[in-house]
Amino acid sequence: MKEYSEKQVQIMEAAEELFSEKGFEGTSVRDIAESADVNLAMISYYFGSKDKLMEALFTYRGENSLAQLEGMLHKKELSSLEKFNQLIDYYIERFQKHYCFHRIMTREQIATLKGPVSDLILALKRNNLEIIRQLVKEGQKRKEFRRNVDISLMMSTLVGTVNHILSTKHYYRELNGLQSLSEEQFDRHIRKKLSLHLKSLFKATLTHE
Amino acid sequence: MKEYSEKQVQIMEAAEELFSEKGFEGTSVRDIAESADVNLAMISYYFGSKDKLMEALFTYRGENSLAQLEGMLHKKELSSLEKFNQLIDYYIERFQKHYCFHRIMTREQIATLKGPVSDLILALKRNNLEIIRQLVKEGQKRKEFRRNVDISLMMSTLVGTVNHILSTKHYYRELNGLQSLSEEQFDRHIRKKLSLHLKSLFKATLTHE
DNA sequence: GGGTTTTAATTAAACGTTTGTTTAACTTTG
DNA sequence: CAAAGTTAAACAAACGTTTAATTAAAACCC
Repeated sequence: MKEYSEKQVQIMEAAEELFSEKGFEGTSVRDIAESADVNLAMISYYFGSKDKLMEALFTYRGENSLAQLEGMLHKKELSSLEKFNQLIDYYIERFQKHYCFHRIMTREQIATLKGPVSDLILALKRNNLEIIRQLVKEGQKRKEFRRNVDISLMMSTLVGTVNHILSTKHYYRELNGLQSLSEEQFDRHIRKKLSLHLKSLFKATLTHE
Repeated sequence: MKEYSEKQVQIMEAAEELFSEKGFEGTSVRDIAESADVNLAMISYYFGSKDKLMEALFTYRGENSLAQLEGMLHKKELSSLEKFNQLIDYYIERFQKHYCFHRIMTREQIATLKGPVSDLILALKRNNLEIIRQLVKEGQKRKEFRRNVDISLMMSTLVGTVNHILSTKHYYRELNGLQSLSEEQFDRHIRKKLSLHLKSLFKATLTHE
């Protein structure tokens, strides 16, 4: 677990917000320096380069997400469907909590595999896939879930729906006439709606009819 | 319907490929000129600016997608579920056919609403939503579909899954050990898998159990 | 613990490239 | 010969990064 100084975090979080809105290439190091209220040269001083700053951001945010998830899924008293429902809420909440970072990840995934950031994303995906795989297998062993389930596609629907709707939520808002809601109200609204939607969606496809 | 000369199309399609891989900001007009095999100044000459080239690309690709779709959905002899299945295949095939452009759209949606490109995307989304809305309503009137269906979320799952899996297909390929397949084989494979997956997903949620 | 030295942090300025766009001269086309 | 197309060169601005000088903090020694 790498440690970052207060100032480093300050820079990373300023960069995070700018990257999420204008993209990595669309953000200049001068933008970041100004937004983080540090001297331009500090970014090279602390991180070496703009690319390495991006990498640092990914290791900074990429940590500690797994332990939490795995702990959640090992509570024996829950049914597999209940666990899956928890997984859904976990994804939604995590995206909303680290909204900027997940927008960056969503955008960055589109370029083809290459560079350290892609490697980190791939590793995260592998872990997520394995966790879902185990959960589905458990549900199948308990006869809660049906047998013919494509886990990779299932995960794509979960992640794809959450990513799409949350990273482009301004469109959803516009299309559904929800401009009058405050940002917090809207986030609560969409979290609730999305949660229910995905739970009923996966209940219908995972369990026996 | 705006017309573009051969040379203009040549430039737009070169730009399309580069934008899709490296992003709009990550691509220089010199990259585009070289890739399109034209002189640098021709881009300003024909389009005015890099931004306007992007806009032109969106109007160029944004056209004529709707007529086709609407014609498809007005064939009375098909059941609503069959129409929905056609809609699914239509989305998948259209994404694959204009792979580069849809990757650009997927990436560009992440920045918040602003500028002419956002307006075009919003208009496209509005149209798509309306078409699905009518289709679902028809299915409900025919008692094929259940009544409590959130169309906006439904569309998010359809579009979100297709966008996610196709715009990041290199990850899917890696995660599922399909590197040995050729690009064409892999595209066929994923089209088939994705089609079946979405059809069973939506059948389970749209129709009565 | 006060004085000294070494290390770390911070700064403004400058570096050489690359950026998007324009110019002005030239060639092709109708 | 006028209009459209094409070119290499030039433009200023912005880019990521480095430099060298200065200040702040930490470590050291007697």
